Amino acid sequence: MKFEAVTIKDIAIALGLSTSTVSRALRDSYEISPATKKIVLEYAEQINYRPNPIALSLKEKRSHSIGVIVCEIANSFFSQAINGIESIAYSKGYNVIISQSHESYEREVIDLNYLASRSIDGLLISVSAETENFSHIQSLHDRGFPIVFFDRAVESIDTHKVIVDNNKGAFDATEHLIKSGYQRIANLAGSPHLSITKDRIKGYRNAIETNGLHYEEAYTQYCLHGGMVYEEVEKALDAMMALSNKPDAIVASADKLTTNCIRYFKSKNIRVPEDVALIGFSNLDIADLLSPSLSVVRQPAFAMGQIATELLLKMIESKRAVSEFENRVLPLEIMVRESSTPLK
Amino acid sequence: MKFEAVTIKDIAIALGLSTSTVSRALRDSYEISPATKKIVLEYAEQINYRPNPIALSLKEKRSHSIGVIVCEIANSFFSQAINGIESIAYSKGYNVIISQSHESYEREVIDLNYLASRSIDGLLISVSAETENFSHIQSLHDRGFPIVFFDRAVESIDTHKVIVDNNKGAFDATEHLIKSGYQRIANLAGSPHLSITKDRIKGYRNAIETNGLHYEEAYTQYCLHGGMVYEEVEKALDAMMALSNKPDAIVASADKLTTNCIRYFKSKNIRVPEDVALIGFSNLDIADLLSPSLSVVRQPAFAMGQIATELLLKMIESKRAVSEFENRVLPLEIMVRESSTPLK
DNA sequence: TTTTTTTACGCAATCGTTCCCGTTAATTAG
DNA sequence: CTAATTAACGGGAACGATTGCGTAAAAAAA
Repeated sequence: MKFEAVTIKDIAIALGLSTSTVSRALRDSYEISPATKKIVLEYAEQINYRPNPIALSLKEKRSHSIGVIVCEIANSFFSQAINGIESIAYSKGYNVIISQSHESYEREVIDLNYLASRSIDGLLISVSAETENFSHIQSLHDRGFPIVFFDRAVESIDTHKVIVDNNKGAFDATEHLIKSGYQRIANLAGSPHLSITKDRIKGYRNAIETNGLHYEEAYTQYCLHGGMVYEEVEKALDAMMALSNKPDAIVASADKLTTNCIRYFKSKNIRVPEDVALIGFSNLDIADLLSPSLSVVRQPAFAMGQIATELLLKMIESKRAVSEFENRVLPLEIMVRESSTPLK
Repeated sequence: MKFEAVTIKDIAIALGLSTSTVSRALRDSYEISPATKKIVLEYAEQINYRPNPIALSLKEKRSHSIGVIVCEIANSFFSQAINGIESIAYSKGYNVIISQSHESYEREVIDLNYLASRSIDGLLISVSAETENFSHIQSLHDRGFPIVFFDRAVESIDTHKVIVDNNKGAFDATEHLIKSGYQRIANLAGSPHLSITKDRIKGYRNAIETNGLHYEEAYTQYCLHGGMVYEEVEKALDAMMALSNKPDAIVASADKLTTNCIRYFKSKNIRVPEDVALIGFSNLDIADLLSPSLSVVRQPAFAMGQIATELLLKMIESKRAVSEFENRVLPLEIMVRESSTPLK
């Protein structure tokens, strides 16, 4: 079934004008007399004329839409970030096309190629946890395609990046646990391929050592799919809990890691914070409704989306190739609640 | 900055052929000799040629993308539904463009006009809670634009609809509370403009009366923005709780209503289920992690998204106008947990 | 060998818009 | 009153791809 819309040609024929005149009248060109403009404008309004964005795109070589690749939209952080992205994009007349990688490298490559075949003007991407090889992104970037990373950036690719101070966030979270009296603090980490994972581990380790505690290798366990796969989290926590000196507190380094950690504790009847305290990176908006309420490291997701989009649009709309790239590092917020209650 | 891609013309010039020959060679037309095909295909591969989807759209009057309007993607039900939508759309070569109404009528109208101006081939919509006047959707539908409703449908517009058996869901939830010994069951309802709200109230009331309880007007309180605005939920619950015979159980009729209900109880130190039992419509994937774990009426969100998309694509790809519309009603699932523990 | 058929390609229109050039008629300048 | 200017509009190419039609050369049939 087809949806026929009215074109400039229809107006031209109806009014006995040429398409060029109609086009100019609609764009309020000085070459058209006020009288003609009035006639055209009124008729266009009457028959509800809308310019065909596809024809415009073809002519201007711009689609006025941007692509977004995230792992999951059913994830508080990303859905909030997308809200930020949309708020800026729509206000500037851009469409947003969202793709999910579901943390799969293969899907990410497919999504990227799909979007990049010239239906989008630029790309916002937070790479999949599985991704180790970034050549698909690199080659696009090399060909001058505007790309902005947010949250999960690729170190080796030089373009705008909007990230958070993961190092400090993990440091603060860990130090908070230490100051609350916990001594054996473990780190439930995400994918080892992601720079955010490395930064968070760095902050975690630094806090441990700065505060005179012993850094224990086995206290850091990775989950390749960033908590998406429960079994991975289960395995990681089993490994920690099997240690002779098992942890008395955990820093969980991602949204899904945090919730699956809670799920694990619940299934094993491990009490929080009595048996193990917990603080997690999370943007869950009901973290305060859990019992115990959840201490979190919260990312400014909405702002990240906004800033990333502003940078991307600036890059898209700049006349010449951009070579100076910004690296925005936003602060994290720690919200202390019951799950990390100080030891008596 | 501009991203120049290679066109069929580039190939034609480089190979000393005409664009038609190249086009036919790429589409494997019988009119082209195997030798020429080989040359073209290899060269195209070498310079990484991708057909320009915008040019194709202009020619075929189809953009191969569908629009989705939901109130919020940061809502478990909708993000799961979108996953279902994407899974079908991508597998059939369609793009998905998502817009959020944030439960605002005004935004919905803007989003609709934006999407409809021929950049999309069809629309999946779950109307905003605020929307009372549906003429913007109606007029689009009248002009033959393919539209499929999911979850929140508009009764007066005759097109495909994918909904759930809200009546039965509310009936079952309410009856479950009754069978668990609760007697004064209230209904925290969503927007009075939505048909799902009416159906859920119908089911609720039917369960009350079928089971020989007294139906009390004041036990049903509406929230115009479906729980998005905490103050509305607070006001509704305040009204219920101020009653002399205040409720001993609540059926919350939407995702955000349910979570904000929990937030209210927590802030007022009302214990669940001891003071008030609770069962809510919710697709929250951590409902089991709350304490008490939350009894829910769960919607098959993913499947709804899939079915709605299949119906939409069928409508888009059908040669002639569709006049027989389907009304798919999916079953709801009740998951009983601690928040509606039977009274002793 | 001549005629017919087939093969393999090119030309040009089309989709909806914009925009660079004309071109006519009216206006102004000289 | 003639020449130069300008106002107001139309013609047509372009964006990238597809496709109906025309046509040269080669192959097959007569």
